[in-house]
Amino acid sequence: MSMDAVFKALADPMRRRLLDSLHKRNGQTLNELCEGRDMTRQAVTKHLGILEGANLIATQKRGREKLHYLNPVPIHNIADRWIGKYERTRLRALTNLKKQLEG
Amino acid sequence: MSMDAVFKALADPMRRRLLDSLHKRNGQTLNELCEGRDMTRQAVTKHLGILEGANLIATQKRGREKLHYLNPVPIHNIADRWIGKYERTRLRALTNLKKQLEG
DNA sequence: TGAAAAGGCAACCAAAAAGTTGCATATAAC
DNA sequence: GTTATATGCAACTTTTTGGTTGCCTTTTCA
Repeated sequence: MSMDAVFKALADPMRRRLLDSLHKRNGQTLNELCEGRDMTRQAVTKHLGILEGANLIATQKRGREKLHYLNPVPIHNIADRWIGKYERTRLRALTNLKKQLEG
Repeated sequence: MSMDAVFKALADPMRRRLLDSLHKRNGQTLNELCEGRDMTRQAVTKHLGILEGANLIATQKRGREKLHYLNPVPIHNIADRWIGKYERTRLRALTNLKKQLEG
């Protein structure tokens, strides 16, 4: 699974808002996810496609509706494999930074 | 501080590699950061400018050289304020996801 | 059965991003 | 002082991205 796709997907504020919306209420349809957004349905579809491509959401058809479910695994992986590296050395890096900028 | 600028800055693989390089060895000059990258110095400068704009690195001039230091705070903030939200409900979300996709 | 609702698909457009070339400036080294 | 090194700045090109319009298919419901 490509970490790059996840980072790219998270780069757009609208896509993060869509994730937030699913975080509040999971399993929303496309139309529900479009409500209140200043954007056409087709544009939202594209964003959801990118999120799905990054495996951040999974979809399921129910009749003529399409349901969207949040998949937190890629976010967890980024936190674990990438951010963790910076977290572990955070205090040391901060100390170095201050030292260099002062000295 | 804009979280959006941080997400956007992290979206590019070259910029993440630059951060990784500083994580390995902090305080590198521009020329050092250019070594081994298939890209002009000017392109690297632009990437570093974006990272600095997102407050992910801090710079300092030493004579004719420019030193670059990693600032882990924005990454920490994202982990804390944004990712944390998804981490906390991760198991529940996963359970829901499996249930829906199976049912 | 026929209209309305939910969504898919593709072409097109504009703006932003990524990268280049070319030249200028400042510092160091000889 | 002159040359080499390290970096800055700006115009330009190309690619990617975000968004729209227009039309088609499928499902529901009166």
